[in-house]
Amino acid sequence: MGVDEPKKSARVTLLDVATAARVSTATVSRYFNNRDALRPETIIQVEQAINALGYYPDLNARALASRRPSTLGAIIPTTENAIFAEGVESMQSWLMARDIMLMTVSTRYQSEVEFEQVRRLVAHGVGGLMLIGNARPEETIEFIRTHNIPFCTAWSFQSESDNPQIGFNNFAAAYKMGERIIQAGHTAIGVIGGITQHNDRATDRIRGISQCFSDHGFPIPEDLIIETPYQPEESATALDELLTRNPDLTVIFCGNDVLAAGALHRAQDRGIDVPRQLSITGFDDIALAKILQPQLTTVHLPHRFMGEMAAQALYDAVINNEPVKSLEMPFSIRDRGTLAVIN
Amino acid sequence: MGVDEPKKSARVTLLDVATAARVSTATVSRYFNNRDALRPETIIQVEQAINALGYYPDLNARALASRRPSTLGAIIPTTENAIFAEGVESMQSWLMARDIMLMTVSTRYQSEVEFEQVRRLVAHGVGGLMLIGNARPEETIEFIRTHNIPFCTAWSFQSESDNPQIGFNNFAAAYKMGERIIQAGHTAIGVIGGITQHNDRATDRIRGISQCFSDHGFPIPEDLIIETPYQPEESATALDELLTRNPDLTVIFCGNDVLAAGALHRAQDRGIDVPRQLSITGFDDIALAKILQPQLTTVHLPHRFMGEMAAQALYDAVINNEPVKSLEMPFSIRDRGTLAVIN
DNA sequence: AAATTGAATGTAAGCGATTACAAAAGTAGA
DNA sequence: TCTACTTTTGTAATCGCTTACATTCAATTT
Repeated sequence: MGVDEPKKSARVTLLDVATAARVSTATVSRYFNNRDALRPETIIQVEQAINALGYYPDLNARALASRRPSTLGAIIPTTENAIFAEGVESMQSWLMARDIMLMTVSTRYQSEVEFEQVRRLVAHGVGGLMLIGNARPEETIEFIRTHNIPFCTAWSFQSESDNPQIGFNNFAAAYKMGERIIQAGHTAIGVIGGITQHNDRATDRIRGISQCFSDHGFPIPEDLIIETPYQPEESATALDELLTRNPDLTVIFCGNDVLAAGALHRAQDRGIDVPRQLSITGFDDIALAKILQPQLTTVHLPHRFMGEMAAQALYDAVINNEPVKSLEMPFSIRDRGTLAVIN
Repeated sequence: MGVDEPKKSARVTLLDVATAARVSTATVSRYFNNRDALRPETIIQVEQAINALGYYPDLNARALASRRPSTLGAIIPTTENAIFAEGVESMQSWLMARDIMLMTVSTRYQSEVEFEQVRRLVAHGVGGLMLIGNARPEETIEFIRTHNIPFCTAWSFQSESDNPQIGFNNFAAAYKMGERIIQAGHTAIGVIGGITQHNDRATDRIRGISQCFSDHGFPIPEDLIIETPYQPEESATALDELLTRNPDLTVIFCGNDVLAAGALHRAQDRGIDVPRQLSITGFDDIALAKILQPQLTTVHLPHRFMGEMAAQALYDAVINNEPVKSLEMPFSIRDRGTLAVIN
């Protein structure tokens, strides 16, 4: 064996490239960060060395030296719900194309762990942070602000919040769905919503539908509004409960599609014809909504697009030092098969 | 204003802590990595300084200096399918507890981008890598091996592969489902599978069911096996096609639950009673399977557990320098409402 | 031809940690 | 009290990169 064989798997460094290309490390660095400053011949030399050695930069070292982060963080409630999974997936691919990596963690709806996750992500050097919704202890945002980390909240847009937000107005969307329901002739409504504690989206949706029905002269009795975890089984149980409390309900407004699916499933199990005997509406328009039979009437939201916008906002903030600008996303009602017109 | 106020938001560093605690940086570093080597009083001093300054370590700098990675990477086909989303979510939380961050990216089933993503993750310094399945160009694994990065593949376990694998035997699972179907009295079967190109799981599932039916004397005609993307609409179309080719089919084996949902939906749309007139089986047992009406008979797989095992295997490999050991996971059939017994 | 200028490159000091190795401080034993 | 260890702490090099500043060199200007 030769004496000076390269070490087993020692990383190829900038210095190795520089040596091979007979230039300084600064020059190689410029090749990546400021190519215009280099003579064409130099560029070629460096390029050859890079290819010959199979070099690729150590992005963490780069971030350390340049004080420019190479990662962003996102904290979502769960990947189980496709809306967030898809959202971060599009963030991720948008960012990837720009050479930054997204670190995603989920709280599993345990809001008390969010702060800890923020700390961790910050320790891991994320240059920006996306959180879901605006409901959280002040200290969290304070911490982020103190550390001067650009952030935005998403999937919620509340005029009363002063967070930078890339989201939609859950209240208004629910209100709008309420109008549809009323237009269709319903007045006896039951509501199955998500747990509102620490969840502004769940809260706003319930507020929206309630307000709407009040405004139209059909205030919803408190006991016809049930909060449950976002699980189909829970929703099924809630439906039973609702129907016990008032067997004459003609429509169930659900806080999201998963709840709607659970309610639909239970209704069908009980031999209730949906929508003929009972209408059910969803929220989010996840893929599931079109798989159900009948297909779900629900609120459509541009989840992927929202993810992209959030990525972009954060990117601009981190890389171009712009302030994060809020963005209100549109929503629309998808009229499908679970809301019947009655009279 | 004071003269030497701390800079606006300059990071609090080890040195700051050391200065405040009147010790050297080495000592503070030991506080984190080798606390036993410190006198109790020293520990207290350092602790106080840390709390006073709100210090937390820069994990990237640590990884750089210690040559010990603080991140792992996972590349999955898509987060849209809950099986992967849940899998990486459990990986992530398992690792988080051990101070390692998981970087997840998805290929969106464009297998040709996987290699590029591997490069990127490696550049970002991941200490280990999880990939889905074994079907990929050799150069990918070669690249990973060259760079001496521990890795494993998951969601697939093939005795013929020499990758470290944390997965299950798709062939055997499909075969087993085939036996169930035959036991139930079916012989006229149609198959809707995923695209097999670059997908060993889709391939093995189709091979499994085919082999099973051959072994039992009912070889499946080629034209009754259709490959489609994992989309409900595609599957719906495939069902139509299958029924055109042979109106007497009594059962449809689907390559996953999403395909099964699409087929079920279409069957119901056509007024076919499932399972009375047509049985349908799924694969994966995602949450959807229990929401459908009737509930799906499918192959149950421990996705979350598998994710955890993968995380653990990688962790041991990266941190404890052990080789990654393969692990074959169990599967089972969940008999629910879409497979009827006929005679 | 000397002086001026601008472009291309190099030198070396960081970025925020870890960790050999060296030095200092305790602890015992004689 | 002195020596010989054992603990505890400090010094400084290092990880792989970026970048301010210095230097070199060639093209212009005078």
